[in-house]
Amino acid sequence: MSSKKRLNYGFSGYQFPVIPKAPRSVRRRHSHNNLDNNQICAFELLAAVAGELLQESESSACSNAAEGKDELADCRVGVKCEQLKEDKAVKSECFSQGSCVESTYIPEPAALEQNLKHSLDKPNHVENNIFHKHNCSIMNADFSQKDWSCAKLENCKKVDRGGMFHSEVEGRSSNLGNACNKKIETVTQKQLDDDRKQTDDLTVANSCSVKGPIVEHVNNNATINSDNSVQFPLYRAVPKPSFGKQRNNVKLGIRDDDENSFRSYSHSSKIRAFRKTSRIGYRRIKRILTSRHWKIAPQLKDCERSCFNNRVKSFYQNRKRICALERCRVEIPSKRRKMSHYNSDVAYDQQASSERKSNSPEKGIKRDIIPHRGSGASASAKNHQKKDPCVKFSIKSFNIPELFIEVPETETVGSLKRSVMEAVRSILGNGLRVGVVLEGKKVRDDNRTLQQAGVSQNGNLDTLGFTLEPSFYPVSPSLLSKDPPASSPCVADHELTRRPPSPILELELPSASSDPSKTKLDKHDEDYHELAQSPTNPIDPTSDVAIPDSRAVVIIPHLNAEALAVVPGSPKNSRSELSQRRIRRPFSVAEVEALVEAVEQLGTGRWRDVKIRAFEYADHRTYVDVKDKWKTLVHTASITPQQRRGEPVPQELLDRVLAAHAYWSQQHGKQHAEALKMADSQVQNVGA
DNA sequence: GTTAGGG
DNA sequence: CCCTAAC
Repeated sequence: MSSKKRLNYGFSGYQFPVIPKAPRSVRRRHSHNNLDNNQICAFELLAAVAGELLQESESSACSNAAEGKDELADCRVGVKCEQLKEDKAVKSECFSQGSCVESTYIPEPAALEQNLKHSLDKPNHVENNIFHKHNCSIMNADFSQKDWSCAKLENCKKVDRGGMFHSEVEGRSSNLGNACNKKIETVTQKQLDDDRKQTDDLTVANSCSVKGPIVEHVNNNATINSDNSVQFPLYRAVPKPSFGKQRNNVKLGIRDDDENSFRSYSHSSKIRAFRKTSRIGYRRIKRILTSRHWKIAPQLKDCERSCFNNRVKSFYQNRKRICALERCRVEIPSKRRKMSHYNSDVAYDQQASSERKSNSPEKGIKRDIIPHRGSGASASAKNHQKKDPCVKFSIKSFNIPELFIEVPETETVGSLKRSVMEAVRSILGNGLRVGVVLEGKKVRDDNRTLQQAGVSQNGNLDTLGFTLEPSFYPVSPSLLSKDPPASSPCVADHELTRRPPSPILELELPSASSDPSKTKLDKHDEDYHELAQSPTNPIDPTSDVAIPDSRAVVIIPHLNAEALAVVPGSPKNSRSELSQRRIRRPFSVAEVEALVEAVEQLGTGRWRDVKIRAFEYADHRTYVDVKDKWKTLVHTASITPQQRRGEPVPQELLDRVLAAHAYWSQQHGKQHAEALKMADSQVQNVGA
């Protein structure tokens, strides 16, 4: 890895590795991902331990908690400011040596000491924030609820050119120490190399000394904490080469809370490769988020969609590149397990086990409170089985959505700080409201009682979640009035329109507090998403190379809010809530045409290729979908028009379907026959 | 991870 | 669109 190049921001001059297209068998093996693995790993690990301790005043925590209370109160929910104590409780602040320069905030020893003392006193809940400055081009910050009202923005100051990580750790399990320790060592080890190389170029301190302190602190955590969860936020600033093409700044970040790590794909030296294979990378991300790392699958909320819009222009004017990205533009995991992480969002206590705060695992319900990225809210609700009809909730924290920040390298650290500050302000300043999600669905009717909504002490507290939303939703007229653009069948265009799956849209989703057009809203969400995905999206104003600088602010639209909201899932509600069936997305004629064309050329049995060819950027189409669609197409073509349903497919296409189907069936038949022949002859040879 | 096929 | 066996 030529970290030197990276550090020099020599995007334009560097020959990025190109991943050649290889036969699938080869491609599969070839994992360019692997190339990044080490680095990514390093980021993960680093992120896992590197964080910034927020200086949280008790009043801050209190006021925040109070806010939550108020919000909830509106929902007629009796809320206890239980979090207060927790918030007040222990916070240990740790700083790496290397991060003590300039932008680093250092707590007063006395305070620190006190915090540590608290930690010891209250082993169940310890929050450790470690601020660690390192030189990767990532800024990661977290603003939990309590951070918001007060000096949260303070954190922004602690950003240097290299970037910032902030992590909030709520200790719980005894494993933390080991796991983290391991990771830290790994990461620091790896990071060290890079860092050292970078040192020359950086005005800010080295991170070489990170290792010791962090490890040490983590160990402390392990010792102290009886309960922990790690929250990795999503704030990143990426230095932008002043002369490089904007488009080369490909940044993708994945937080892997499952392993307390952070993944980043923002290595500039990999940019080309990544872009070339952005699709794959993206898919990988999706996989990561939806499979092994499902725990922290993106929690995209309504609020995240629009948080940034309002301030976009101002950012622009600042000539800063501030991009607000959805943490991940990822399709919502649909599999059961993918939703299981919801379980960890809201902790509740069906057993009414008194004041126990150390959510001990029960019935397989994860007690870990792992706040989700984005503006997701983690809430814990305590359900007391008394006859007291009150439902008690305790919201652990809210996160702000991920921000993507880009600033020219020539910017000063100070301006970067301001940029970050701006970004955060833009999110927080627009007003927020709280959304309630129950059983995976937004509860939009504020007039329903909790009882009516099914929120009761005996019921679905485990499926209750909260989200933060903008207090208003600017509605994009263009979207509302527009039909979803059909996925373009123009295969050829894909080459031209190929771009990283990070559509830039300044669009907002409408939202209604009542529930008049839920269907429509959802549809809209879909459309929105589709727009985002469509390579031929006509709306995308800033998608391509031509106008790189127009991307000063990027807002990545969100996915279906319902699916993304922080929704706790009940293990009991096996399917209904935990894994909502994917929304139906009938294939348009154009899509069918693209499919037919692809199949005509590639044949059946290569659905992955067909998918990529025909639906490169239609993320909602999987190759399984494509295959299934072909299946139904073949069926449709073989039945009478009267029996067909849905949008009529031109007979011409159906004819082609049949023709292609017949042709490829024949081919496969031939293949099979040949295989048999071969086998046969071989058998004969052997026999002879 | 893909493919194929039943549900 | 889901699920899953088989590869």
